[in-house]
Amino acid sequence: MNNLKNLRGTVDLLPDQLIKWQNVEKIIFEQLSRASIKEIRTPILEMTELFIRGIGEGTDVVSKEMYTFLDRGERSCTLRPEGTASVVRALIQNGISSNPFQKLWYMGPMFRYERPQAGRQRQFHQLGVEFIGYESVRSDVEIISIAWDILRKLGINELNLEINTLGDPNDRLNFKKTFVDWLEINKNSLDLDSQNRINKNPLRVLDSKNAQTKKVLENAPRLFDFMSEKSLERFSTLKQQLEMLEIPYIENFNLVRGLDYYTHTAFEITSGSLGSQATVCGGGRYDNLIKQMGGPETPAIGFAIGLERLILLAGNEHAITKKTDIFIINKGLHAEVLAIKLSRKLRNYNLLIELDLTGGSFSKQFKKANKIKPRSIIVVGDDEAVRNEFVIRLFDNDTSENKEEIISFDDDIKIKKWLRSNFF
RNA sequence: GCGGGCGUCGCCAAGUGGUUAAGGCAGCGGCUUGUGGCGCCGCUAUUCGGGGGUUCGAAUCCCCUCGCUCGCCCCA
Repeated sequence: MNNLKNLRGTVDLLPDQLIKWQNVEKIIFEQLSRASIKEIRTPILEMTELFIRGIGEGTDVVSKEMYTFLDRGERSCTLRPEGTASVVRALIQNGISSNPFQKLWYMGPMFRYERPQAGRQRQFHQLGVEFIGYESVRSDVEIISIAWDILRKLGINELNLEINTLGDPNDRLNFKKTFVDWLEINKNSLDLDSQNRINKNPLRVLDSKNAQTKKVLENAPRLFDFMSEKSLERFSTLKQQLEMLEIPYIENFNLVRGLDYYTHTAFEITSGSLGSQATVCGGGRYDNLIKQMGGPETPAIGFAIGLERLILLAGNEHAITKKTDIFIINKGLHAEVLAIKLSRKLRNYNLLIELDLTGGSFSKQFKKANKIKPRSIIVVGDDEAVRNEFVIRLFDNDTSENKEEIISFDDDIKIKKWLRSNFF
């Protein structure tokens, strides 16, 4: 056994699997471009500082899941654990004030150092969408509907949309004080993790999965009760609009989300068929992040979809391979050159051509063709090639009768005619 | 970081202390140098994730270690 292996939590995506990925991506790209959302690409490697400041020091992602190392210049670098911080950095750096309204998407690998399990890897892929500069409720609704529609368009049903509001920073500050006091009083009834979070990141205690803690929390003060009039109104407008669009949602007041930058709307889309890692999409509004990172005050909202989980959910109808149209068998000096010329010519007809490159015997190549089962085959041998001709034969799997024709390489009219009657 | 399950060829596997480690799929070669699907024949693990130990003898027993996998935490 070779001891060179991929790193834990990383996977090789092999050609057969990538067919599904590519088909799914194609549908996603179409949806995005129809919504006038433009692509942005940022480096996967950034200064560590970016994520500490952007995501928040107390978060799980930053405190224990980052791939961080020193480069040769002793700079602390980190493989991006998520996309928003980088996008925001890029926008500020490239002059956001000259273009304050932007709808953007990105897709690519993200890295988090965790124990791998079903639906979780150390290198995984996300599609992210960010609406920059928009603060209206309908930008929330629009972006949620885009996430929802992508999933639906892929044929994924039985999804749950969970929503919550985190209010504005003021609401949260007021709540936090009261909540921390309450947590301190009830500290002994909480699980250990939650106890540790009291000082680090008290809001995260809210979505503890610990049964005991959950029960204790039933009597805790609610963030909702500390919301300003304005925040509450915003949330109810959001719900109202979702209802009018017939996008079903569930209110989940414990939905806090792991990253510090969220304000107001937070949402997740989950699926029951993903096992314990149920979230396929997570997002929310981050009205203060851009300013906090040194840009002008700019409201924004975004989400990210986990591609691996999406692929898990998407049906196998997306995994259908395109069939080879023509397989070109060739042997002999003249034949091999003519075969290459032919494959170049035929690819211009938007056909899927495979040229045999093994140089094996004719019967070998036929056996190979038979395995691939192309719609037809072309045979070029030296006998034909010296006359600048080739044999094209319909590859009928059912009957033993073959429709065969000898065509001259330069006879484009005849080639077109043959292709038209057999392919189009 | 903490639990449970599992590691025999590229894949699926038999073997649970005793001569050369079954079999199937895939792959390669041949029967058949210029013409396909079937069939037949042959080849493909000095070694059972790795290391150490017990034993006359280990894939099989013991110890350690690595990896995979599922779950906890948290997220995509």
